[in-house]
Amino acid sequence: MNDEIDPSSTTLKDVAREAGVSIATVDRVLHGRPGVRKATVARVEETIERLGFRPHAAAAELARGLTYRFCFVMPKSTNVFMEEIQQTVVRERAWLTARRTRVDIVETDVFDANALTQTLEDIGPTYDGLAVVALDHPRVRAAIDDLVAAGIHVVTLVSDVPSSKRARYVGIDNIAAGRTAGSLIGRFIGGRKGKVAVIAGSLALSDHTDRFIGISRVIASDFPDLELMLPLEGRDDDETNRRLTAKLAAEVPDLVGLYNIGAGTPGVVAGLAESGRTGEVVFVGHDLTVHTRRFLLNGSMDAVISQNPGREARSALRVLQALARKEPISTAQETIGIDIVIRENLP
Amino acid sequence: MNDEIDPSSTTLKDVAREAGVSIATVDRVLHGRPGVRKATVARVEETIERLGFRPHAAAAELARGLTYRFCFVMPKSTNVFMEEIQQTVVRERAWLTARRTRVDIVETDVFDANALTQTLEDIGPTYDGLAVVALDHPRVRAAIDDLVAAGIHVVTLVSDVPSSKRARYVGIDNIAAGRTAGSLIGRFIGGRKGKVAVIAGSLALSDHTDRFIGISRVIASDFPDLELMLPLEGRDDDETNRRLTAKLAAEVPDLVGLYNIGAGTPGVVAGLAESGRTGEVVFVGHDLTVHTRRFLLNGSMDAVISQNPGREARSALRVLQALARKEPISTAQETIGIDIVIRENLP
DNA sequence: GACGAATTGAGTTGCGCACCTCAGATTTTT
DNA sequence: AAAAATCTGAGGTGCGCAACTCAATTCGTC
Repeated sequence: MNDEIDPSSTTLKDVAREAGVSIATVDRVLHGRPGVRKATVARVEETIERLGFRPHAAAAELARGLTYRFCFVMPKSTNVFMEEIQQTVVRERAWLTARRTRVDIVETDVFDANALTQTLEDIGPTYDGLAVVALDHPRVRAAIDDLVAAGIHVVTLVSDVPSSKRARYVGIDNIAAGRTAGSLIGRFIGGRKGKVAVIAGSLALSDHTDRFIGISRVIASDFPDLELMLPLEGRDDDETNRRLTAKLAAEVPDLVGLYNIGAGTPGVVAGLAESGRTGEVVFVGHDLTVHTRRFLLNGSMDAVISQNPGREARSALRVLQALARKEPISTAQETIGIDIVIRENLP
Repeated sequence: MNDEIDPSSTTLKDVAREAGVSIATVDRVLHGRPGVRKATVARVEETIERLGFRPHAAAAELARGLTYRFCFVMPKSTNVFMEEIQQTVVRERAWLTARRTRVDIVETDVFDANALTQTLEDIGPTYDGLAVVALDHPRVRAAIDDLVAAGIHVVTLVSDVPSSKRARYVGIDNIAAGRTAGSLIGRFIGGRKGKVAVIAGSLALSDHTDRFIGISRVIASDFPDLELMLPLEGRDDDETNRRLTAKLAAEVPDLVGLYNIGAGTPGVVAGLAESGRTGEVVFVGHDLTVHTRRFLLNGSMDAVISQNPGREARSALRVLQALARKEPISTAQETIGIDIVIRENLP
């Protein structure tokens, strides 16, 4: 297509010639190997700078002949969100394979600290890097720290273990997510007085408690006319959520807002529909799925707070690769945002 | 770190041996070169499939020795949003250079069809691919189509030329963006009756007209209590916007919502503040900048509709690279979303 | 079964770099 | 001044593939 000019095609040889040294010396400088006088190092570095030389990434990789092995440790459950992450990884496999990077997916019971710890200890050392949907538990933290100490790169995914030595957390700030949901509910209610209910999966999960903390704070500070009820636990289960919601809608006449912190949104929608209060009660939930997309379109939901699973998966992969190759990580690019989705900006 | 097992390290040689043919034949099959019997092609392909062989990307690139040259054609103006795009490109340069990809940025008057056409004709043919912030004009379209016909990959950025043969549009759906803004304004107003005003930069820009179409439609269909006023044109200028807004706020007592379609949001905020109606009038604008971020935090704005400039720049780069290398493009990854930003989910 | 055409094998070269060896040059120390 | 330590040059090898040549083999056709 265009091969007359070779952009920045300065090679090692060029640098060596320009600096008046041999290729071997440039190589020594480039890799910080010993045996070069300071003055020479400076001269070579100046030449590299002046020529704008960058080692040809493809050539370097080829010569190094390294291969990478990563693993995603994920929950067994059939959760749409987690499935999307896995599918993204699977879809990226061909591309990754061509770059001599292998990615496995291991499913385990991430809610069982012992099981998760065991998994990490068993399989961790066979990889260069791990992405873990982690439970915040002392034993899990210890397992992560051990892996990091052994030189294995670990990133937490979706759910963080903040006190651990993991290189990074790829996921959203759940307190902020809760605040966002609360603020939207408050504003959509538009001055009416009444109660706001919250349905959580389980308050043993830190992301769920974080979200509850978020909505509590924002309602308390910004919406004095609203009263936040104590959270109900529905185990992310459709049927349980349906029952809880129907009961709630029937027993609390001044219910004006509803926040489903976890999964099982179809159940909540069904419960609201039973009570005939769909649309009257402002309802915000999490995660964009085929269901929530439909609920937004037909008016059963007012907004969805979402984190893009595909983006998280790719971000985790990029971070793991960058860590393994000792390349810098672009914080801006790897920060996962809290998406607000309403009917009008559905992707 | 981990070099005992080589994930998917099947090479051309392995495939040749397994299929009982020579490396040359595998190479012929792999690149669709003629001179191989159908039966042999099938056998080789089967073997490739069975072994999960993927050509080592780094080796292939090295052997091919290709280099790529791309160019971003962008407006001259000192617009924060456009600047961010440019900065992202600049930041990615080191990485790109290591992959023998050179990216230039050319500034031109993209609002002048002749100037833009001239630029495209002049510099276009020296590149493998272009990302253009395009004006939708017949001459521009013709210039783009000519480039595409000459085998140069073209993507439109931020602003599209839908009827052209450009490979892709990297940016948001502006009608949907307008709908989103309108819907948020309507919901935040919360049942009050009144007027909603719109300030545009110039209705000669298709993205601005598109956004106006969007808000018009959603107000008409979803918020019968609101009356949308005719749009004012403020040329994206702070001072003009300030004057327009102050006049508006003074003359329209039942103003309940305000939508700034383009830039110059600080001016609008100043105008609202002068009239003492900040907070009372729901105000939504575009693009997250240092200014709009501050306005969200101090309550001068209720929401910002935003497209992430860094993400757009990287997406354009990825698309151009994929096109040049004839790799598939992941539509899901390259779709730019309409971000809703409120105080609570500020990144 | 002979002929030209189609198919296949064997081999070479080079991409740019990482990593290595070893001899020779230079500097520092004794 | 000699010995030791430190630096530097020249060169080689191989990573896996693309692209090519040329000869050898097989095929289809009459």
